[in-house]
Amino acid sequence: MSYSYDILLCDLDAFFASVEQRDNPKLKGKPIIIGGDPDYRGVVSTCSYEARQYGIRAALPTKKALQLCPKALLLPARMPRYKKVSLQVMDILERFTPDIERVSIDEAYLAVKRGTGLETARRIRFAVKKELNLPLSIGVSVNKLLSKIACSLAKPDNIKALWPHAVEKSLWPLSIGVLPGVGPVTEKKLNKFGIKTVADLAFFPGDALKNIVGNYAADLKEYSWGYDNRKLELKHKQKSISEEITFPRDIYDQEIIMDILFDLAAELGYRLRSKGLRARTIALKLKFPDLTIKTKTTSFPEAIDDDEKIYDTATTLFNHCCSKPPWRLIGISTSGLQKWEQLALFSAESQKKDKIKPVLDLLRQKYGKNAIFKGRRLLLLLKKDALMISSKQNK
DNA sequence: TCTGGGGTCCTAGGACCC
DNA sequence: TCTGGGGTCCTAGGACCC
Repeated sequence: MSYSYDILLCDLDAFFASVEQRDNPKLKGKPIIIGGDPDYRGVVSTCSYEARQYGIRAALPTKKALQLCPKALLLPARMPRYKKVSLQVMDILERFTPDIERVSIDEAYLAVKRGTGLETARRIRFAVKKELNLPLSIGVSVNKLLSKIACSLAKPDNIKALWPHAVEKSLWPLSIGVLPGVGPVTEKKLNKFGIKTVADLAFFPGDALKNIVGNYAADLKEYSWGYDNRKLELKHKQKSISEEITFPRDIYDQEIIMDILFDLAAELGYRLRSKGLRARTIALKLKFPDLTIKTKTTSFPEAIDDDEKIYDTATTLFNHCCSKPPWRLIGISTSGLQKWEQLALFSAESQKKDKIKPVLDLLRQKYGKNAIFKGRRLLLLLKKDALMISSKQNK
């Protein structure tokens, strides 16, 4: 097998926590948690390495995390800040290659010329440290699978290569959970057949494997031998946009649900419009106290982007669900996204509506979503204001 | 006194079309 | 009087990822 590129996985260590510690040196060396309010069902987004020594991990309920380490400092996530820093990091990465797949806010794959991976990794890490003072781990190999695993072995704040010749020594002893697509459910399923390590998987009969994990068997088999032909996805096309909220306490009142739906719809409409997108499909999501989830979906021939239509659709779906209180979470998802194009004639009615939207969107941009995200009544008030503003502007 | 939010992809059945 | 097979879209649910 010959390879044209070296593949790097760059992953910022404990990203949110590292940004906080960098921005406020008093936090350096201390256990800090970025997460939601422990009294309101919050969970840990990220925590510093100091906090990890107490067994704290991402996705752990904040309440539990604070029990594990009562002196840990809990900070709320400052997403706009992290997004900005993330862009600064990506700018640095782009100096080394245009072939970048941005996986998430703190992770990216890079393809560089075969043989230059390790040296490039050193230079990237040096630049990120010098210019942004942030810890970064980089895995270097010939494909996504191996560079990802190399990166996890490099952490924290280091570089590691994992070349194909080392698969037997370095990959095979690891738990199958390191392989992409093997989460808790699949891991447990495979464990039942005695498959615990990657080596177990490598020597398990293929047809029997297919009976356990279906069509995923072939990929898994490849991964277990260190092969991975997944390409880097250089340009990402968003498939869905969603908003959901877990209530601090379960909700019994359908009126409140309706108000929340109104806000979620407004936020989604805003996000769609600000990206120049419209959605053909709307889904309603409900979660109940036992954590079971129910979704109800509908599609339109015409893509939509306005708050009212999203809200009406969501309420209709809700009513067709025949679900009973209490509810733990409610959310709306939009998919079937299309770039917005003004092709058809607009009715007088929709033209009138479209005068309001941009003004509302400007208000939201200026004052943030809290200006609007406070429930239906406030929104309606704002809407009246917006109408007045817009009529003044027209004069 | 546990268990977020924002995503992606896959499966499977039914409708519909050729 | 019989009833294939492929393709696509829609919907519901589930696993997984960061």
